[in-house]
Amino acid sequence: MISTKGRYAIRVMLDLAEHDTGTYIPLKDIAGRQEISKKYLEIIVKEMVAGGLVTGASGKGGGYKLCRKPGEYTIGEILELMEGPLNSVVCLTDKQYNCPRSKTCQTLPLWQEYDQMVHDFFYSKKLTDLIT
Amino acid sequence: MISTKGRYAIRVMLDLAEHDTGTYIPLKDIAGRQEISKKYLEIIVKEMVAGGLVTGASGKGGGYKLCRKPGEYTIGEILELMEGPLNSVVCLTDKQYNCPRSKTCQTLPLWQEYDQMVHDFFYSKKLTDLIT
DNA sequence: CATTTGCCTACTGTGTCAATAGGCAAATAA
DNA sequence: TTATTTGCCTATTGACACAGTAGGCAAATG
Repeated sequence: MISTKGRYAIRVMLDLAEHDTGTYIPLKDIAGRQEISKKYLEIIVKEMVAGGLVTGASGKGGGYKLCRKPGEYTIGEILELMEGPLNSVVCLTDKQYNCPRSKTCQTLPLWQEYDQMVHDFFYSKKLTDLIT
Repeated sequence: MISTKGRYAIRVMLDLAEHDTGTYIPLKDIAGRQEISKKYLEIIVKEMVAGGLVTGASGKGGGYKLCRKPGEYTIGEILELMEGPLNSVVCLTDKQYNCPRSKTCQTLPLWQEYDQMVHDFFYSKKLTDLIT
């Protein structure tokens, strides 16, 4: 299940893309338009800044804006930043796990094929693809 | 993330398919081969019985066996029984949710397309496809 | 009748999700 | 300079799911 973090992050990105004026956009405005608690969005946007998706500026006239052009973001990178690795099973997420059954596991190839499909899907979608 | 319930269920099904002797197979044997706690497997197999995947028999000579031929099971139905609906977002799982934004939501089509892909993937895989 | 095997209820520790709350720091407009 | 706007920081919370563990009862067979 994709959590609110990932879903809200995409909506914030879309909001920023559609209301781009060259200046910073206050989080209050985004929260209002998207009908999401501003306080909760703060947590999410903080991670987006840390991940290099957006930049923030404090003080009057401050807010957030995209770092790149909307077409240069993939949905995959946004989701992966917010949700962690897009893997279906622990065996493939945690390299340290080193499952002793991996050599003979009959189900591992299934998860690998699935993960590959999911990865390809989300990384082939650009942010601009969602703007109608 | 697919939880252990779903993953273990598939492994139990595979184990039953590969060790089919026409008789019931004790859970102890499955737990031993799969290296999974028998106590935990009890919980999982109970749900599999309730869902019509396998049948159980008590007493000496008892155990579990498949209800149908291995080729008549899809991975999708096993996963959906154990994990619940294979949906990416709450908006699509919970009909009662009835999101007020659904009409104009820019991200909903993405989740719908994704869910369709995931559904098709898992329901096109049969249990026998995992047996090499 | 003893052993095997499934079936039932209950409990538990750990972690994540989805927020909320309150205050501090920075930057600008008046 | 000062008031206002806005982002940034730490802490806390309630609900819930995950991944089991524990103990005992019931049924069936050799």
